[in-house]
Amino acid sequence: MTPTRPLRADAARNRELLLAAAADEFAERGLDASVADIARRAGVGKGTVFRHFATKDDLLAAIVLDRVEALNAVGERLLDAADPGAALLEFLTAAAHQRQQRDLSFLQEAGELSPEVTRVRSRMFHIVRTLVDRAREHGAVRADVTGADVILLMCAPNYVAGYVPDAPPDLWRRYLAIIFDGLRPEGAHALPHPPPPAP
Amino acid sequence: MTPTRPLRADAARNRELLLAAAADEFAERGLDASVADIARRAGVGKGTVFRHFATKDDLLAAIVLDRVEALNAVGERLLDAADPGAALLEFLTAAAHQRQQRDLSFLQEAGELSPEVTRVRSRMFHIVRTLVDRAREHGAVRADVTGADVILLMCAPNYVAGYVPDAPPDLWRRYLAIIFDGLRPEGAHALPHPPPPAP
Amino acid sequence: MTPTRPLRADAARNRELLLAAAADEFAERGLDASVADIARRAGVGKGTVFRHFATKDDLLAAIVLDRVEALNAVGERLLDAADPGAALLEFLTAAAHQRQQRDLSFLQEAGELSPEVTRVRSRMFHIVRTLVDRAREHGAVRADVTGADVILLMCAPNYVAGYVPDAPPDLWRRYLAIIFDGLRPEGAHALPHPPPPAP
Amino acid sequence: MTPTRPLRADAARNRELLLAAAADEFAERGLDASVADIARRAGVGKGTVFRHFATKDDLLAAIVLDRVEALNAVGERLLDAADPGAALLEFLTAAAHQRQQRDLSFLQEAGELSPEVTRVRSRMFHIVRTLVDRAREHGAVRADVTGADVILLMCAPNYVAGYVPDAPPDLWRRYLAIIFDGLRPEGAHALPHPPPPAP
DNA sequence: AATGAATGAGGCTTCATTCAT
DNA sequence: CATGAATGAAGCCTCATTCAT
Repeated sequence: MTPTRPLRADAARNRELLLAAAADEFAERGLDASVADIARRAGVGKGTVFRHFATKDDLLAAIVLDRVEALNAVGERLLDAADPGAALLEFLTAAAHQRQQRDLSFLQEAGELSPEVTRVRSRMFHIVRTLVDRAREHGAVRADVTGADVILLMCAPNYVAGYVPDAPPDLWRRYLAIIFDGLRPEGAHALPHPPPPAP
Repeated sequence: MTPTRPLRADAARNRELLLAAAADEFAERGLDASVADIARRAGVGKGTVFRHFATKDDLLAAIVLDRVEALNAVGERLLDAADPGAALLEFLTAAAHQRQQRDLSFLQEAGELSPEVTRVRSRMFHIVRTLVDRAREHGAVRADVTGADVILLMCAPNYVAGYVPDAPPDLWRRYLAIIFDGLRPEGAHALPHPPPPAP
Repeated sequence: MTPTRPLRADAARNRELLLAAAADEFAERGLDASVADIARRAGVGKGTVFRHFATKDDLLAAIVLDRVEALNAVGERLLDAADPGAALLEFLTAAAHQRQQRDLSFLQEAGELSPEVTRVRSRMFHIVRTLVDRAREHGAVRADVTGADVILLMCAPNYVAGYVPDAPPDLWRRYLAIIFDGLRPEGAHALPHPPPPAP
Repeated sequence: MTPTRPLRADAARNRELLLAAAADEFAERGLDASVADIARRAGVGKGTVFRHFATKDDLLAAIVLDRVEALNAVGERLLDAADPGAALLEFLTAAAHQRQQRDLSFLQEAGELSPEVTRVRSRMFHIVRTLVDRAREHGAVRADVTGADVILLMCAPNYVAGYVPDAPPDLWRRYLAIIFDGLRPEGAHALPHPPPPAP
């Protein structure tokens, strides 16, 4: 957006170190990991964190932005896949694969983060809706399920697996499979509540 | 349980006010809602919180204990229901009905809380396993799903619904229905990951 | 002073219980023993403490008053003893025998406590001065030592013994003996500093 | 000792300011002077205290360490003095000169503070015992007095002088002289209680 | 008169953020 | 630019004191 001149090489490197360290720290300690710990993990001074990200929330926003953009890249590629059902499952798998569990608050705290995040998030929502619509048309997803439903359910596999103390890293695949089976037309029972509006 | 004499009328009332206020506050703000806010919401002084619950963690433990015990009462009643599939669904409905959104970490952080919590939680796990086993025997639940799976999935409907900004209070029913459909034998696809050990 | 009607029998009993419990608690825990602990030790409710003593400081003052009055009774009896040197030593022994160590702040925080305490304390100072004067006249105490000196040195034996972790209860006698030897005329060296004014 | 790089100039200055302010505050208010007051007295923010000393106790330990080490330096120098009696008196004078009145609990609460404090304190005890032994051999100190006795009596002059409201700063010299006279062989009376064990 | 529940000021400590070096 | 020292708001908890029961 702002035409920022490219960062000096070492500064760019520090930025990446910080994003990685912060992502790890948030994943391990939850959203209130301390900036000091993040700085230490990145091997830089505390002040450097604030040179790159004016605020702890900005740092979080940057992480979320990265993640959502990466996910969108996957999604774009799947938009015109031959098998829409498989495409949706692949997208959800990719999403869960960025297993950032609890700190993946990129759905919830909407609007709190940066405008950029809001933008890419909207894009992601649009992608999911499209993938779901196509899958539904192909009979791969039950008729009464909407894109909004899938957006909401998207994080559940990680959330669920997060409760297991020393979970194997791929446990979420099990719960994604169960939930995805719940989205299929076979054996579907009528849903007792109307869907929420599109986010 | 402990032979404490019954609380004075006003003290008992404050205790309930506090439990309710704390549950609300935890639900809204997450686990690090401040004791001051809880006290304010309950309309009592900060010190009163500590008279009733020596520690913030004790307060959390008391909430969890209440909830789990209430849930266990429901579960006990359902253990020998005529229709085991319906019984399991009813139990999960009751569990979600205590709409303790995402922060109700009564499954996680096991052992951190009081021994009583550990006890009632174990009891709850046992109940769920029994309900699942009976439902599976009746063909109401797919063969490859375990009690541990259901225990983990139990909170997902609330978690998922919690992401909707001003969600209708019963939205969770929709996601419970979808997830429960995923647990049924009809249209089940093989699961890509083995189940976790029983908690 | 105030013509307080005599306390009811049980109230009087509680008052004594409280004074004893408080003295013990102060002796063990220092000046910031908690009122709650004192009440518990006395076997009464916390409110009862404040019915008898409007303030924690008032409670302390009452203890000090008791102690100083008891000490004064001893002192009065010794004022015209046949052997003034022995009389002074006996007084100091009695004083140290009320070994309340650190909490015996009846010298220091003067004026903070009640007017009654100030009064009996003055009386005590007068007694000590008299005992010292007589002892000096008899050659039992060196010429350059004043009553004020002895008043100040009076608490030192307990203070000193208080540093020994599990001191035998009479250890202070050893240090009183050493200090008293320092007050004797034999082997006295000139003092490098003038005495302080009488308190 | 620990190979910490030297502090930045301003940080080092603040550290000294804090040590001085804390020593003063502890001396005036006793051991529970508040960290906030210490910070205010040092002219720094509350947080700065904790940057330098992780804990209030660490701050206390640092003060004690400084004092005891300084004292040990004096003591070492006196260990082989020509006149052992004068050497002991000089050591006690130096000790009292660090007029850290009654609250300087550097003798008491042993082991609570850091291992370093324990170490230098042990060293100090050893020094005192050596000085006393040599003085006793030279006939400068009575036969029945031990090093442990002197260690205990060491703080008494300050303690005693501390009771005088606006004491002249050197008043402790008077009481050190009196107590030291009590340690001399001339005019010594038999002690009524055995000495405590060496600390 | 006794009890113990309620209160809120104040204590220690953490941490995001600012700023001098 | 990077560093880490300084800051102060906020959090949890304790405790003297007041007050309803």
